[in-house]
Amino acid sequence: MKKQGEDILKNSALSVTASRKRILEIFLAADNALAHQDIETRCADQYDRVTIYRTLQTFLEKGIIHNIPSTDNMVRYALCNEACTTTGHHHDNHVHFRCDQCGKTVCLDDVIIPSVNLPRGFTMKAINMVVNGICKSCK
Amino acid sequence: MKKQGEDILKNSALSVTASRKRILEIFLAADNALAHQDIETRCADQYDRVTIYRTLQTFLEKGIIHNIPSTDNMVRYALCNEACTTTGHHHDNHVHFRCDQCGKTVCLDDVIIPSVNLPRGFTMKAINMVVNGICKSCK
DNA sequence: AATACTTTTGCAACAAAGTTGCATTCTTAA
DNA sequence: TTAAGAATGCAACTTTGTTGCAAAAGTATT
Repeated sequence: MKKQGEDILKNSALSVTASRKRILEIFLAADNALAHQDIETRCADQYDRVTIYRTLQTFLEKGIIHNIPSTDNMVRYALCNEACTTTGHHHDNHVHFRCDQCGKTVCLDDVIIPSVNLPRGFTMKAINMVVNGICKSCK
Repeated sequence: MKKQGEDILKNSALSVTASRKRILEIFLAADNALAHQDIETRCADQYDRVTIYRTLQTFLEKGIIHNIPSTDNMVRYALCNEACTTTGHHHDNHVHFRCDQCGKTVCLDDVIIPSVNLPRGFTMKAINMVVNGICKSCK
């Protein structure tokens, strides 16, 4: 169990460092998507702000995490699931949910984004869907 | 034609000021969604940065514009269509498209966001869909 | 058209967020 | 164990966003 973070790093051909392991642990322990700030408050005493920026960037590029768009200038990140990381392809075809009450953003892994028909001439590469409302816990 | 901006302001019970008219003109002239920065580069010499922030905030609250989430920490804004502004309700039920080539974000007014079934316990208040890909002009 | 009242604006100062270069430290692979 | 390469921390900086307050502009009324 403790090695989970290390495995993820090795699978992505990344060197295993303390900060990377720590940030992965934070994600593994979280039940919701995290903004840069959330991570900083959890480990700013241990690691530099710049390191966190760079680590998140690296994880994104390697497909370890994916980012969730927002209208509040707080991009959030969440771990990709197995299928996503192992194949190298992103399977961000699930819906994200932001609770207006508790503010948490979660992946609804079982809710697949429905397909849409774009106007002639448009080509789709990726799609993102974020639903706002009240979550199960706050109801 | 020149009065279009003024009409929008009066319909929303806002006082008609030079900066508001100018920012509306910028939106009316744009064929894509604009970030704060885009507006600033177009009129920072005339109006203060703070004024632009506050004006966008006001327009949002009055439903004159709506915002479009992003993963690049650049929230973009676009004019709401008639139905949206006149009723007071937001009808942000259309899909947004971001072109990976030219970087422009546009409203696909005719593409309605399909409905999704949320897990038990979740209540939907709003929904947002952003598609990335290649737009008509860049194809 | 002038007045009084309210709203908006610009300025200044600040806080927070994000970036870059470089020297040091840590990882990895031989 | 060591050499080469990668990651980190630090410092300095740029950009972005916020707040309070005085000045200016807009609105409504007479």
